[in-house]
Amino acid sequence: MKKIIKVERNFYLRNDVVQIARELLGKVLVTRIHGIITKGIISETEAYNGVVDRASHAYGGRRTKRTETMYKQGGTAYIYLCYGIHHLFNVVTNREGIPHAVLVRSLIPFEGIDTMKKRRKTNDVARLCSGPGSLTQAMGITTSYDGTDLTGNLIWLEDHGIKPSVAEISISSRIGVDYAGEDALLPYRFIYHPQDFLRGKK
DNA sequence: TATAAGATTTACT
DNA sequence: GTAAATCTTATAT
Repeated sequence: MKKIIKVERNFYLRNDVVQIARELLGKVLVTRIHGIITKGIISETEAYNGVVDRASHAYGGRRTKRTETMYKQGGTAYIYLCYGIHHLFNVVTNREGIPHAVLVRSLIPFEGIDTMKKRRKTNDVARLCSGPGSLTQAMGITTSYDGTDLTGNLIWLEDHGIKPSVAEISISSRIGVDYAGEDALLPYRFIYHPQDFLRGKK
């Protein structure tokens, strides 16, 4: 029986956002929305490297009402609306004043799957959390949770002792950031393909 | 005030 | 594979 440990502040406060993005794979994202718990294993992340990253909202130190959350201390949720429809969930990292963040792009549904199905209005488990906009819907995350403390009791991360092996991780460039020029080519995207999960799907 | 673009999803051809 | 949906945010008048 593996021990479940809540991810604590020190994990988020470190200064290498790309390293943190890699380490988030296999961690379990938990939400308690209106008292209902849902959990998902993080299977895809992207790092956004603050002021020097053209793909980041905070590029060049840009500071607006929307990006303000990214300047908070590590362990804060940065949630914003994309394309007017989709709520995207990010984990803020580093110290207060440094706008680093990791976008969570997909999850493997883990607990509260019936709730996810209702929220997503589908029974297709493979698609419940298959993109950054759909996973927030499945988890009940909306922009009203922007700025939520990830060491609190609404949204948090757990370490279930899942340690992806090198063979289970793919690295590539980020998605949907063509406007970022050369920065769009950076290897900041991490994908976790669990071997036993794939076998289970035959 | 007005306009353009977006860290996407879904349905349709 | 292509395109529409859809609306907030940021930037330019």
